[in-house]
Order: sequence, then structure tokens, then C-alpha cells
Amino acid sequence: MTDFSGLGLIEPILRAVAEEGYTTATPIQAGAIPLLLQGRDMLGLAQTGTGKTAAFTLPILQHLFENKKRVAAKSPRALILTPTRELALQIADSFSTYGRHLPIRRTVVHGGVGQSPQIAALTRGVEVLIATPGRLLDLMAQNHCKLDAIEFFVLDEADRMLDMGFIRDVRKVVAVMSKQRQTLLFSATMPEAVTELANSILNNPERIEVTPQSTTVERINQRVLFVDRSDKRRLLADLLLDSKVARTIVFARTKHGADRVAEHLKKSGVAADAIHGDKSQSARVRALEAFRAGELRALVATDIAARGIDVDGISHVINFDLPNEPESYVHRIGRTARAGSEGSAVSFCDHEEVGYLKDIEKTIRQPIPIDNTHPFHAVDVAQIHASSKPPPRPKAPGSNRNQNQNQGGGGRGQQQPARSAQARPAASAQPKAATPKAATPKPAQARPPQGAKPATHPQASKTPKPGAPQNRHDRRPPAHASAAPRPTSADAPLKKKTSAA
DNA sequence: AAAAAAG
Repeated sequence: MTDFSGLGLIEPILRAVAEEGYTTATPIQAGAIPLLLQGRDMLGLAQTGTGKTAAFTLPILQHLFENKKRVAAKSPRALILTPTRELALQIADSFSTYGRHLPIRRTVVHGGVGQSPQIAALTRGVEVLIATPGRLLDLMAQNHCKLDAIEFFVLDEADRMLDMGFIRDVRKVVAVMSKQRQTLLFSATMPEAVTELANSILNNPERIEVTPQSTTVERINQRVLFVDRSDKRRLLADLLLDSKVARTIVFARTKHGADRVAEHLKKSGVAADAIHGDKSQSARVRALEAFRAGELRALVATDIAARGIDVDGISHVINFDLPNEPESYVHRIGRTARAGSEGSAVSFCDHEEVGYLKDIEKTIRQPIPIDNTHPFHAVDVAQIHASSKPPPRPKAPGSNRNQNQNQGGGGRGQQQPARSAQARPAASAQPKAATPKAATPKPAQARPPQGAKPATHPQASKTPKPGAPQNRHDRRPPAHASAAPRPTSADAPLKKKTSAA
């Protein structure tokens, strides 16, 4: 437990933190803030939801204030680069919130909206600029923004940046940036390309790693529902009419698909809207704000919202389509069970998606418990899944405790129609360090809410909404957390079948 | 193969 008061932060910042209701720093905050206040570079292995945003927002604000100088027009002192517009806006909110008692200005620059207000703000001068790459380069090319005075550079979601082909843009930005700066790079995973980038832009960085994914994943009640493609929409509407399903984010694989699903939900009487990259920026903002405000029961999204987006009180993530990128699964389900609360992740799998499911299970090194209790359960898809999975018998004699995987359905009928589920070997993807919890559908119940502190960690999230659950428990990872598997692409386990020949 | 981001 690290109290914010012991981290060396100045009073106006501590006051803002306290006003947000936070007293205790998350691990990444406790590690990063003193380090950053000393001026060190940092490599952070973490995603949003760990308190990452506040971990860099607070020390940057403090540095800018304590070393207050006149800001030249068009020359910001800090630059935060993010892959999506929504993330940029979220980070800007964080600067506004924690900088509210300081005379530090910030502005956001991204595409999809008019340039004029952005140019005006830059010309007036701002200490902090939060940007997506395209518009930033655009404005730089028009001489509306210079990076010659940058003292802080934060590259957020670096792995995603690279995935999205921003590496050239990032290098262009870095090439013209002041060398006299402190640099922070955050990434959820460390593929080779990110390591290279980190080596080239960071100077003797401290590496800080937090593993929220594994601990978060442990708290998420995951299930897979085998279903025919044609039943997916009805199944979704069914689930959303269940009262336990409060605020839900539904992931579709395509933009068009997201629109269709949202339309269907609206027709079914579920307050829903879609968010994806083909929507106008104003529609994106509107949808996200309505979702945050609790006006929407469901937000249907592409992977634009898979990472970083921090909305309080999401009770369910539903993968209407499985992601074809296994990493994306982990990021998607991480939208729920945030800030110590519980969450469920339900994935629909049709017969064409069985391969994706297997990839995901390999990546997370766990089988996802099957829910075959729903009327739409597609026995044939279950059979495809079961038969496509060679049973590598773990030799431990008592290891059949995981057989019972069919209780994920939260108390619907338990008729157990399909034998396929039983045919599915437990811990099949991981012979040795298989987490025994893997097949326990409700890990959250097993963990008593410890000390219902009203206030803990500042997240990137906005101030708690009235309707949002307030159960922010301390969700410091347990000591064994780092032993849990991290889903990096580098360690995709078990290339071999390891079948006991 | 699809998504994001500059227009």
C-alpha cells in the first residue's frame, strides 16, 4: 500500500487526486512517479487500467509547474502520442482533472475534426499536447506545431502503434523532437519491433512491469458459447435482456458488422449504439459519452475500443465475433472487471471461428469454459471444437478436477445437452503451469472483497458517474501475479501437439 | 484479413 502523500507530489496535485477520491497509488504509480520526478526515462509494460495514465500525468504536471517557463507559441513542452482518438481524449481528460489546480494548459490534436481550433490553441501556446500521429504530422507540416521545446515525450500503446503501421510516423516525430527530454514508452507487449524502438528513443530507462492482465483475467468470468452464425443476433438480444447484464461492450470484427448488430439491438429494444473508425468523430464521441453516462446498455464496437478505453462499471464484454488476432481477446475482455470490480466475458463462436478460439486459448494458456446451457447452443460447432483438439493427457492422476466446465451459465437450465463439452480435456493448452482456476467459472466469488475502501487508485477514467458501481477495492496484484502467463506474442506456447504418442 | 489514422 503506497499512499499518494509519500510519492513526492506537490500539494495542488495531491489535492486534485484526493478530490477524485483516491488515496492509494497503484503499483505502477508507486513505482513510476518517484522515478519520473527524478527525471528518469521509463519503459512501462502495462496497459490502461493499471493506473498508467495517472502515473505519467501527475509527474509531468509537476515538472511543468515546478519548472514553469513561458511557452513559446506552437512549441509545447510535453507530447503524448496515442494510437486512437478516443485514447487521446481520455488522456486529455486526465490532464484536466489532475491539473485543475495548476496553470498548465493542454490541448488535443487528432483527425476527424476541424483543424482551426487546434491551430488556435497551439498558437496561443500549451504546455501539454496530446495527439494522434496523422494530424500531428499534418499540423507540423503546416508549421502550426514544433517539437523543439519538448521536455516530455510519452509514447502510449507502442505495440498497437506499430501494429497500426505508425512506426514511420513515430520516427518522423522523434526525428524532429528536442533531444533534451524525458521519454516514456508504454506497451502491453514487447515484440521485437517495440524493443528496437524503445532502444532507439529511450535513454537508460527504468523498466517497470505490472501484470494487470493476468490478475484481471483471473477475475473475469469467461465463457464461450458455441452458436450458429445465424443465431448470434438473437442470442445477443437474449443475453442483453437478462437483468444481470448491465453495461455491456459488444465486439464485432468488422465496422459493417458492428453497425448491423447495433441496429438489431435497437430494434430489439436495447439501448445501443455503435462505435468504429468509419463513424464521424462527433458520432464516436456521442456514442462513448452516452455509454459512459449510462444512457446506453450496450456499445457495439470494433477493435477501436479493444484497448485503453476505460469506462467504469462494464459488467460484460461480449465477443459477438471472435477476434482473429488472439491478443485482441485479452485486450477486449480487459474492458470489464476494472478497478477491482467483477466482470464477465462471453464469446460467441460459430463453426468458422473455432480456429480463432483455439488460438486464443493457446495465447491465454487456458481453455475457456464452455456454456452449453443456452437454447442456441450449437452441438455441431462444439463437436468441431472438441474433435479438433488433441487430448494431451497431463499425467497427474488427480487432474480431472477440471472436467466440469459447464457451469458458466449463471444459473440457467443445467440440462447439459452436449457431450462435446465433456470430451474437452481440461488444461489442454498447458501441461505444467496450468492455473487450477482455469475452469472455475466464478473466481470473483471466491475472493472476498477486502476492506471496502472508498478510494484507491486514480485511473484514466473520468470522475465516477452517479450510476456507476463504487466498489473500488484495492486490486494490487497478489504476489504470485507475475508468475501468471502474460499473453505476449513472443511466448505463444506449445507449438507442438505434445500428444502422448 | 480487419482495424486504426490524414484527407
